[in-house]
Amino acid sequence: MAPTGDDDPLDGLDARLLLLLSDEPRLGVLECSRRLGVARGTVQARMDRMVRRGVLRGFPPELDLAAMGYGLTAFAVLEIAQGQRATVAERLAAIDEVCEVHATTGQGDLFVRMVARSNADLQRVIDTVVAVPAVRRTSTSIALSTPVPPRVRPLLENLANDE
Amino acid sequence: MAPTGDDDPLDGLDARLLLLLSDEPRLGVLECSRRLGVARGTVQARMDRMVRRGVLRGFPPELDLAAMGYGLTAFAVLEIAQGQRATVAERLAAIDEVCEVHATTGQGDLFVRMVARSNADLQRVIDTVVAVPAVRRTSTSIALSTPVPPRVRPLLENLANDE
DNA sequence: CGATTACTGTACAAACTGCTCAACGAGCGG
DNA sequence: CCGCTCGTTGAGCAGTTTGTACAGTAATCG
Repeated sequence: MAPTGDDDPLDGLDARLLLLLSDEPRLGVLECSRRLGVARGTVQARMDRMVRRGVLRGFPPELDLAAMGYGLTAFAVLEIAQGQRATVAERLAAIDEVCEVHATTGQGDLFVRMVARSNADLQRVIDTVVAVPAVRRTSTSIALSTPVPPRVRPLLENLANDE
Repeated sequence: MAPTGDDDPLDGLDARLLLLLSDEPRLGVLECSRRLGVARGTVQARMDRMVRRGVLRGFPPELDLAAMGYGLTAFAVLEIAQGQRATVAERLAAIDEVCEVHATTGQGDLFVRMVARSNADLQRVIDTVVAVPAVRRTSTSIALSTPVPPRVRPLLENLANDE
């Protein structure tokens, strides 16, 4: 068979494998090979390659924060004093309830996602966040629902079909 | 031993197990039991229970979108015409590059995360998003960096230590 | 054409999994 | 105070999977 071009990080088989693993993550290599109709060694080789290329980072446990008691999610846009972004980011990273921080273009310099157990708890978390030095202005909003939960599936399906 | 209270969804052992699995997701049940110093059956029971309670959803593959060619991430805040939020959310869900949508409080009604392969591609994606009917006003910003990548670890560590 | 690369099929030892069983200890209710 | 129930332990067993290796085939590239 033709050597899979290294220019293309993922081919159709890779995508189908990832889709399969997305749906049933506990599947072993052998079972995957059976379902995909390829040899076991091939599946192993593909997975190794994807790990090597950094596409496949691993199989972390997926937790439901709500079921863990952290039922509230909030977003905050922070405006930071000039040149203090890195420092602020570091401070934010030290707050347990801060689950994600992005530096963005536009007026808001930092975008923060955080969780909390209750309204009172959320208040506390927000206070902690805005109390970080060099934070100029903040705008917070609470997530009411999540029509589209984090997903990658459509992208994979594209790859699986196109190639 | 005392029956583990069902009021507390996670106890210290659960948290330590989840931490272990976060660090080395490929670990089998047997290896986990060895590292935690408990019997294999216990680990199995804990995992079953967490799955039953919905805390542990599974072990999906973690993909690096950047390594897959989708190097750009952007956020959009959409203002929606009255009563059209559900409809818009549905439309957004149909766009492959839309990886996450939240309904939020505040002026922005919907919060969207999307990815793209290049600036041109991003332009196309954004155009697609804002072209959705009933979308009044949009404000988009690009993620420049991610000081704190999505994480749950600190929360787990709290549980592991406190209990 | 020869070299390289990828996939297949096979094989074997080592390890793991799912499952069961008996036993122990700690709370709980009567 | 007793008996029950539940979580945990340690053991065992059959079946399956994993890691690894090797040989054969096929397709691309120079």
